[in-house]
Amino acid sequence: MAQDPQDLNQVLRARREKLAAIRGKGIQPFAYSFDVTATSAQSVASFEEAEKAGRLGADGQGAGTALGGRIVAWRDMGKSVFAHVEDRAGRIQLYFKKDVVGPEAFDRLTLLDLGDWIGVEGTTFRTKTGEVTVRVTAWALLTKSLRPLPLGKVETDVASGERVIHSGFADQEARYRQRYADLAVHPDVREVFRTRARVVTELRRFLDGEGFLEVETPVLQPLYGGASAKPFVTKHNALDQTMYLRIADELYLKRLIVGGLDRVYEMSKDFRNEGLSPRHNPEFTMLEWYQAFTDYHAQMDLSERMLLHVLDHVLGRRALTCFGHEIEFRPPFPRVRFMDAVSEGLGTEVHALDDKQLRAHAERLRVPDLKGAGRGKLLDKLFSALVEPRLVQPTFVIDHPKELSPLAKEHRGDPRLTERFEMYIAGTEVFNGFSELNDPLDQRARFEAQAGLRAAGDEEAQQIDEDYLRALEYGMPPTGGVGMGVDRLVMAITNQPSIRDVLLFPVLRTEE
RNA sequence: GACCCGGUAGCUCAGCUGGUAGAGCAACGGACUUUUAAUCCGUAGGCCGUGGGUUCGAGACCCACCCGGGUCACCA
Repeated sequence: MAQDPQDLNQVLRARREKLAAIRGKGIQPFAYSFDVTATSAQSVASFEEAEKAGRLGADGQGAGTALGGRIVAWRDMGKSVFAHVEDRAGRIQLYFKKDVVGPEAFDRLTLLDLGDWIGVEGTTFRTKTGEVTVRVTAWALLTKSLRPLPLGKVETDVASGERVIHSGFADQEARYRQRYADLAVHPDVREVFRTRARVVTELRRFLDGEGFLEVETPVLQPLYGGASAKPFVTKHNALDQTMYLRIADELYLKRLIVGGLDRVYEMSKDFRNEGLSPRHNPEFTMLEWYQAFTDYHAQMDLSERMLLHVLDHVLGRRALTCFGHEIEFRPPFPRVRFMDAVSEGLGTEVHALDDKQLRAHAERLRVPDLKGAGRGKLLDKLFSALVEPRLVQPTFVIDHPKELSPLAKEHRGDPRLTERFEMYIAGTEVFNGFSELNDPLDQRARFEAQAGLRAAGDEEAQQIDEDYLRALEYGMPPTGGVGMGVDRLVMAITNQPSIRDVLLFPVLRTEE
């Protein structure tokens, strides 16, 4: 970053010159605090209240207010200035009049720029164009901005009343890298993250209300497991030991069920060393919960209730537009069996096909990357190609093949299947749960089958976790468990097509 | 990892079959005491992603690389 004034472009240089001029007048350009009495929205609301009650002052003045905000628009009229400042509650117009603030304070306005933080005191009134505005009696610079924000001009369309942004900050790379600037100039981006916070709060509130205990399990693990994925590898120096960043919470949470903490959940980051995409960030937020004495049927009901709880409390409605689809959440969501769905997509009964025939179908459908795929992977790929895109309305897919689900309990009615479900919204898997496998001998056999796949070159196959098997030998009660991709749920609720748009700081390659 | 598209002023973008780098906004100077993308007059602002090549001449054409976006693949 260039610090020599000679190297700065004229825009940056002009701001530093103003900074020097401000200091030259004995003004501290980076203030320590400001006593705010109201937000922009509160100031407007209390004016409108007084107006409605006929309590306005002689010349139409509302109550006094003191607020702080960032200057986002500036219209200099000579001996009066109109500006807008933005705070956490919105934006409000300021009116500086030379007669009112006094000549000295008025002339000092020339030292301000878009992006500066200021504090103002004044009284509210309504301009002849109808906008509630602060007539400023005194103002103070709170923070001088030395770098111009990429603010767009905002116009309110007279016909529709909608705000139109005329030029702005459109470079996606710059927006992700400089999220602070993106947030500063895009109120709608701030709103996405407010919504995200409300979703997270409601998820916790729901589970807490159901008697779950929130716990924290290791992120740094000597052995990773609980999902099929490649891990990040690191090293603990003092122990001289390889550690992995967790790819799932599952195996630790189920150890807690063994220990008698029989309703637990954890919401936290998982890490998977895989490619980036609009749906994948190497670190992402997962919510997992486990509830003793329940099976996957109970967990589908719970998942459904949880989703509706979040929608009711965050959006206040059970319908939304997501990626161009109108989605309605009307319980109970349809449940379709995995094998039935694939059979229907394929037009033939899948159970009747051997691996070779399955592969032939997959090749015919040009399903990519088939080499080394066993029966489970073939079925999974066929499902992804044939069924997944069609699952627009919330739908449970249930009873997955055993090969795909090494931690799920065998289906009580069909040994080829497991008691598992995935809930899809807008073609995306959001929930994944099952009746947890609690037979330590069966679990060992499944781990061994995974080890076989691993030896055959499947880098994502799971490893044998002896400590987890020891825990199961002590006895885990029948348990239903679910994992949910929090980022994806937020994507659906906020209608953001890329996971990067719901992560404040998505992973990017290092700058320069 | 593969393919497609892109990188030009602080921001958003234009730049024709190769011929001395442009606009709007922002900035700077000036006018204007109820404006709404305020307006008007004037000024300044560029390693055209990086490195090579072709050419009398490259922002443009060729090669390599860097960075990003999108699509696919893997997963959630």
